[in-house]
Amino acid sequence: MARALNVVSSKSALLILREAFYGTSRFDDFAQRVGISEPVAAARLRELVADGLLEREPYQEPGQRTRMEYRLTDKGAELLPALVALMQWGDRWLAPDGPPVVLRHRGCGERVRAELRCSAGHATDAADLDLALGPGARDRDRA
Amino acid sequence: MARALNVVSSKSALLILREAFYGTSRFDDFAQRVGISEPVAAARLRELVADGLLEREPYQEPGQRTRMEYRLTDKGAELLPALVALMQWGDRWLAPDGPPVVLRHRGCGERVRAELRCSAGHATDAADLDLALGPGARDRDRA
DNA sequence: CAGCTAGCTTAAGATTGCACAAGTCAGATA
DNA sequence: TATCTGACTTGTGCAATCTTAAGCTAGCTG
Repeated sequence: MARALNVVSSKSALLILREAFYGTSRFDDFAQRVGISEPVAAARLRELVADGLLEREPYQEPGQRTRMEYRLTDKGAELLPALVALMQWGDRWLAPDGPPVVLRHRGCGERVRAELRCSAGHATDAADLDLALGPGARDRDRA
Repeated sequence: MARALNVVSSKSALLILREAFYGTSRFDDFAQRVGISEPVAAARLRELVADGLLEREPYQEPGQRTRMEYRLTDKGAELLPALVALMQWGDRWLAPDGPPVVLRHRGCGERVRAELRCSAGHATDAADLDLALGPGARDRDRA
């Protein structure tokens, strides 16, 4: 997780990813919707592309000059559960007026939530969790 | 979500919460295991207590002097899905040796994962999501 | 009562992140 | 040819975050 945080360390990186999920793909839109200055948007987008979370591709609409488009890669798209979990927590504890954005399952129309579940399908919370060291544990973790 | 990020904005705040989930409760342990200096540990712990994610309580073991204990509140504990989702992503994309820590469901012993699911129980991914504005949306969101 | 330990605080300096203002450059439009 | 726009870069300066080093206090131990 420490490594994950090195990639998405700064607040603006996560906000940019959120916008990417919302469908934003152009430079100026990122800067404006996230509410950050252009230099910061440029720097974050460059980092996210370098880390493989976004792809930068030129595209062209008919009669328009070539533009740049930022699209989520698979690696970026798999952060969605983490972002949804964060939003959900923010909605629960920090949004007195209710959630600003609601996610629904296309087709069935029900609300979508992030949740913990074991492979057997049991919903799980903090009290039901056991921790064990995995194969990637370093020696200092074994204390 | 922006508000959520204001609370857990800094990397060290999330790392401290992770340690709290792992069971750490004492000042020096936080500083050492998170790998941050004491002044930063003090500052972050103070902020997390002020934001209501941790509780600071004196406790006493027999024959010992009074110590301070930091425990997760409900508000803090509900960040668990977000942290698990982040860990999972880090394990998947950034941990060549496999996950350093594995979560299992107490009792059934199966691996625990964070996932998106709609109220009807359907597993969901980015392609199946619809976004809608909720009651807390501000005017600028309605563009 | 001297020393040790847990849990801090203070001080000084480096690094990072950000905003604001301005400039650059390429290609479509007039 | 002159202008406009999208997508940036450069320069400046402030504020937050971090590290290192040192000190401080309450209460247990020798």
